[in-house]
Amino acid sequence: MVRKLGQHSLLSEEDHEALLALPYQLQSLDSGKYIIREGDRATRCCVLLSGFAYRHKIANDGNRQIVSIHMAGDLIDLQNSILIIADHSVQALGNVEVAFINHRDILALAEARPAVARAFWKDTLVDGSIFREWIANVGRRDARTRTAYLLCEFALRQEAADLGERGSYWLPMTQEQLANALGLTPVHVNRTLQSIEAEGFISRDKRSVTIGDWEKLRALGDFNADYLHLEPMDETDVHPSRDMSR
Amino acid sequence: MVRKLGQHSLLSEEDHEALLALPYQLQSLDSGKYIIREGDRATRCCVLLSGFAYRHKIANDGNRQIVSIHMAGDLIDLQNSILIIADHSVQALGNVEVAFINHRDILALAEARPAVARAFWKDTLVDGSIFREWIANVGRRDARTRTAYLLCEFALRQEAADLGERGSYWLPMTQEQLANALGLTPVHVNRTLQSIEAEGFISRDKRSVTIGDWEKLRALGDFNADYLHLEPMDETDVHPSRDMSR
DNA sequence: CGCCGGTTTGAGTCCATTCAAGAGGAGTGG
DNA sequence: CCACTCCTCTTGAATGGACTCAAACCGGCG
Repeated sequence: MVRKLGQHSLLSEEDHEALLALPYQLQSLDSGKYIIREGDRATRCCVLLSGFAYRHKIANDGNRQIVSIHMAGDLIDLQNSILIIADHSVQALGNVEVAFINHRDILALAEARPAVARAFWKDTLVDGSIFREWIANVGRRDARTRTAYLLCEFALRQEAADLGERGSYWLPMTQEQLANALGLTPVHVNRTLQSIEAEGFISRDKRSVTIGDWEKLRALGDFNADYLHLEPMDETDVHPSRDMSR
Repeated sequence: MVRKLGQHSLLSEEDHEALLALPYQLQSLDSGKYIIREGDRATRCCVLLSGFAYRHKIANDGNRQIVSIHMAGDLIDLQNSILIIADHSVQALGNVEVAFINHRDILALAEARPAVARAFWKDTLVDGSIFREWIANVGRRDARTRTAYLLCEFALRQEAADLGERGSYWLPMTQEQLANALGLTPVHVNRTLQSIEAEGFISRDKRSVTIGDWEKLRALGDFNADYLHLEPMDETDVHPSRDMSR
């Protein structure tokens, strides 16, 4: 289970074991439960073992903005291991199993093992890359494109996390949550989904989405997968200390 | 000059010197010059010594979205030290002096000195926090609020970087660039600025902005500075190895 | 002086929002 | 098994905020 983490944060030699040896604490949470709350002084971070979760911020008019979505295997909340005060909340999306790990253990491990530190760092960098993409998505695309984009991202990330295939998957969120992620209103998300469906890009059954033609949806969503940095097994990455020579 | 970097990435004991000893390569660039271009395989990252720069992405309809703005002392492009392929471009905003540092030197230093690695990591985390805030800004606020927000962020960051005081500063961007950062059109940015000025929140003279009442502007912009994580000298951070006990 | 990039203004349009109400499903309790 | 509630999804109509297109203005600079 926790080896998801090891796999995910790219193959650092055999400090794999050191990662697995981290003391953790299992917990299952019901849908909607908070994992971290904005303003908290978090003392631990967590790995999603199963289910989904999302991070969000609340504007003072009460509007939410979801800033990222996470799926099994993701390491959330690494930021709080250094930043101390949570600047956003993390909430379970459906029922969820998480492993909590203490910050000091994370930091100690990072200090002892540069390759692990680097893996954490990379994870944070990829996170950042996704954030940037979301800024562009929310800031510069119209509702259809934006929505199609999110559908693509979801498809690919689920595939990458071995949770299904890109052609057809289960979208674990309500339309209201989608709206909060896309910077739209629930009503408009509904209409947008319908219009995307009506034109044959996808078909829906309850919350499951089937993509008719990946390439067409990709084009509609102006989607380019580069930002996900999904090929971590790049040869230059396998031996972090050796690749210095490159 | 490069000691800005040392100062910025929080006080790591005397591997300060190691940072200063990094081999670098100075360069001055004219306004609009690219520092990194999307799709490049970057082999170095850079420190902004003077001036401003911004990172942006281009949607396929040609629209730009600026995803962050950087000022003197900022370490940009740390991401490319690990992610290899740039997922966005960085461009000079006005004339700029930069110091380029080779990735492998950065990585080698990070490997040798955990405290430095941690500082880099923290820098990346703060970056991420700002990205999240921008997602919320662009996704959930109307034009006035959004604009006021950016004005606040700029004020505070310039102050924090010792480039001026929050009450009055020089905004180095055109309204078109502002629009690209805010997810609006230039025309609308213009009108929005005028309306904010007309109601006395700020006054403008060319591109310099003077804030009438900080607290009012802060409220208008729904601004909360926490996400900038500006107090890096937190006691738990000074001695990274010792704070394990906390 | 005349060009040029940036800012300003106006008018009309459209995309997304708001408000409001109805339909469908899942779960609960009688 | 049905009635009832709650939540999510769906639909309609009206409003409005931001966009588009276009032209004028302004200051700096060659």
